[in-house]
Amino acid sequence: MIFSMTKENKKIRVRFAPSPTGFLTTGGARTALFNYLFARHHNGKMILRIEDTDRVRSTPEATRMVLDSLKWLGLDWDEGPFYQSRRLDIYKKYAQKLLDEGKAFYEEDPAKGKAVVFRIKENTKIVFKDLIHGNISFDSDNIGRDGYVVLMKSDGFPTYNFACAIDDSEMGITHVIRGDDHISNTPKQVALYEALGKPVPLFAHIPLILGQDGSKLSKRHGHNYVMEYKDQGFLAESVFNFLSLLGWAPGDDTELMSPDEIVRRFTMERVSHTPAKFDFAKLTWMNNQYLKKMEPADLFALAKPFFEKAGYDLKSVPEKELMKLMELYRERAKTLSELTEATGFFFTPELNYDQKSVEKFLKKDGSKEILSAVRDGLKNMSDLNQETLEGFLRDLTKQKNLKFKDVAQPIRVALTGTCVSPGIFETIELVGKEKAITRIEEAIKLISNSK
RNA sequence: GCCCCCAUCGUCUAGUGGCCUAGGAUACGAGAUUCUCAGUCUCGGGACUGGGGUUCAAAUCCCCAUGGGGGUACCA
Repeated sequence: MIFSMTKENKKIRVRFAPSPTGFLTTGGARTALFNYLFARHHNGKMILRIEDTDRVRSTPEATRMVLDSLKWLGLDWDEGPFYQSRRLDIYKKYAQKLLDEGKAFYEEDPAKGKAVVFRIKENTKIVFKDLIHGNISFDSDNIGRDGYVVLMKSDGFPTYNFACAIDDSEMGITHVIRGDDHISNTPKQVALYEALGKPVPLFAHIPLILGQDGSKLSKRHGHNYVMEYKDQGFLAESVFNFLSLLGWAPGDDTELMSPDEIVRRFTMERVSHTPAKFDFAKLTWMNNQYLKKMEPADLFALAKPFFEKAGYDLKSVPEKELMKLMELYRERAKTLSELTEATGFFFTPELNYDQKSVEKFLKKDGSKEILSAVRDGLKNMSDLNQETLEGFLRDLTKQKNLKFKDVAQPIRVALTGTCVSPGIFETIELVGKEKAITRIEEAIKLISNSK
């Protein structure tokens, strides 16, 4: 069995090898995640290798962004990052070796220059072991271009397949975990290992993540980059959790798991064979699950940058009120952005009225009288607590022979500018006596002016 | 075209020959709670791509077809 073999002997070594040509994508992150989970579960090592052999498309900025994304997700590595662009000597050495042994030769292209190409043995089967798919075999006649593959490009840089095979071998990689789209590259690499007399690693080709429409996830699907999740106010933990469930399941019905628990339960044999579509709605749900379990102080720490970006004045607000605010909103918000948006009324001096709510609740007959009564009532209250507030508002409702809703909604709009907020008593308490009275007066003015 | 991979509710998945009149989650619909929203709770509709085998028995094994995806570069 595959696993009895890996358990007892040498330490497991895996690698994540992104090419720095842009942001880290969802698919890339998931590949990194599975490498990470596999390494940590087996107490192995994770190596980070930057495959920057495309001189035109690779950039240092992209490298930095990829590293930032990995760190944000909590995917740390043990060795590296190694850069292929700094390992040219190694590739050259092996290319020369193959040249010397007659397994490779130069090919001159009038337009491009001189490249080193490798000839694949004809008429053989190349079989490799894949932890997810079992044995996969290719007929050597179907590999490469007319039976050969380019090793060194005419610009002196190695091709992906060559650099990849050399590095995986040099770095002692035991398990190559990567996307399904690399299956057809694998026989080329295996042929290289064999020509070089190197041991062939085990492979695990994980199914791709597809967009909602079933095609390969790309820019046009939106929300495809890890940093976008961060910017939209998703928590690293929920993205970690959600991504791990794309193509893997623990076997029982558990879905909400901490990174530690996922590491503990992750095994390659439970990775699915089927490509998964990215379900944004479920990520959103999951994010709320994490949000509502957070301690107010922790939540605030994460929300702070969002608040600052929105221009909220945080210094003038007492700690205690901020915590109360977090407590009231954590289960209502699906993302930190939503949290920011929903709490704006609390920080902004000038209320931003939602016109529909104003029309529906403030400009309604009787609203003015209700608000006046509430204002007066608040003025007479020395201590603003929920019990007295409730008693007062319930009495008022009865007096005016109304439904509670008719009282609560105008107040809500007056205080928050919208018809959506936490419970009305809590909202009044949160806003505070002085500010509540001011805002109610402003609302009354607004009603009067419009008539 | 050729090569390779894959195939269970809209979506993520459980299921490794009998526990399946197929389970969970999400999304959706209905109801309950209620001052709005969110949440929570209850209920509901919703899937084994098709056809052949193998077997006493198939979502599960085999074959074919179909469908989807990936690859077919001096990109990675």
